Amino acid sequence: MAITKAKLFDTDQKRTAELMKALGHPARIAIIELLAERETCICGDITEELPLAQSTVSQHLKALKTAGIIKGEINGVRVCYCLDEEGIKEIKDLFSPLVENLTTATEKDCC
Amino acid sequence: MAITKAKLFDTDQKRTAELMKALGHPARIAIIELLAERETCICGDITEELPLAQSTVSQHLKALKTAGIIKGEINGVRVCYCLDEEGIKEIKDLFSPLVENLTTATEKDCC
DNA sequence: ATTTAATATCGTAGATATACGATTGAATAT
DNA sequence: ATATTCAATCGTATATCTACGATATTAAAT
Repeated sequence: MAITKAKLFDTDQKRTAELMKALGHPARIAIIELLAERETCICGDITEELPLAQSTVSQHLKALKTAGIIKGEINGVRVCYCLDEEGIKEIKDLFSPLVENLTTATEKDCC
Repeated sequence: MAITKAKLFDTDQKRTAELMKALGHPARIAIIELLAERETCICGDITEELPLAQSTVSQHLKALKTAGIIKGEINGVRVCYCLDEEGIKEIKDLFSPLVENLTTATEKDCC
C-alpha cells in the first residue's frame, strides 16, 4: 500500500486534549478561577459559589484532580483544594505554543 | 436566606469551556495542528492523516466548525478547511489571560 | 447520461458525562 | 457516646460523545 495510514496520536496531543477536556465545562472553569482568585486554598465553600448540588461539584473537583489540575488535602473535617502547580505548568507549556502556532497560522490568512 | 446561591456561569466561562471542550479530543488537536502546519488550507487529505474512519473525521471537523474554530469552503468536489481567524482570536483572548492568571496564582504556592 | 470521487449525513452501539438525591465515612464538637 | 458537619461515593436517569459502516449528495470526469 502506497499510503501509510496515520500513526496514533502522540503524547502531547493526548495530554493536551485531556487537559482541554478537563476544562471543557463552565463549572470547572469557574472552579479554577475561584482557586486562582483566593490567595489561600478554599475548602468547601466552592459549592456555595456554584449553581450546582454538592455531589455534582464534588464530581467536577474529582475530574480536575484526575487531570492533575488541582489537588486536595484533607484538613480536619474539610478538604482544602488548590491549583496543582505541575498541572498548571503543563497547561502553560502545552497551550501557549499551540495558541501561538494557531495565531501565527491565521495571520497568513490562507483562505 | 442569608447565603445567596451563586449566579449562573458567565459568558466568558461558558465560551471558554465550549472552546476547551471542542479541543478536548486528540483527533481535534491533531486536526488544528495539521491546519496550522500547512501554509495553505488543506482539502480532504485530513482523513489520510488520522487513524480514524472518514465519517468519524467528518464528525470531528463538524465539532470544530460548530465551535467556530475552523471553517470549510466547498471547492469543487472537495472541501477546503482552514482555521477560522475569529475563533482562534477568541481562543487566544480567552486562554492567554486564564493561563497567566493560573500561573501567577501557583507562584504564590498556597498549599 | 454514467461513472467516479470526496464529503456529509444517517443509523446505531457502546462509552462517558452530567446532574441530582440519598447514603456513607470521617473528624470535630457536644 | 452521640450528634453534627463536610465531603466523597453510590445509584440512577438522561444526555452527549465517539466510533463505525452504509447511504446520500454533490461536482467533476468520462
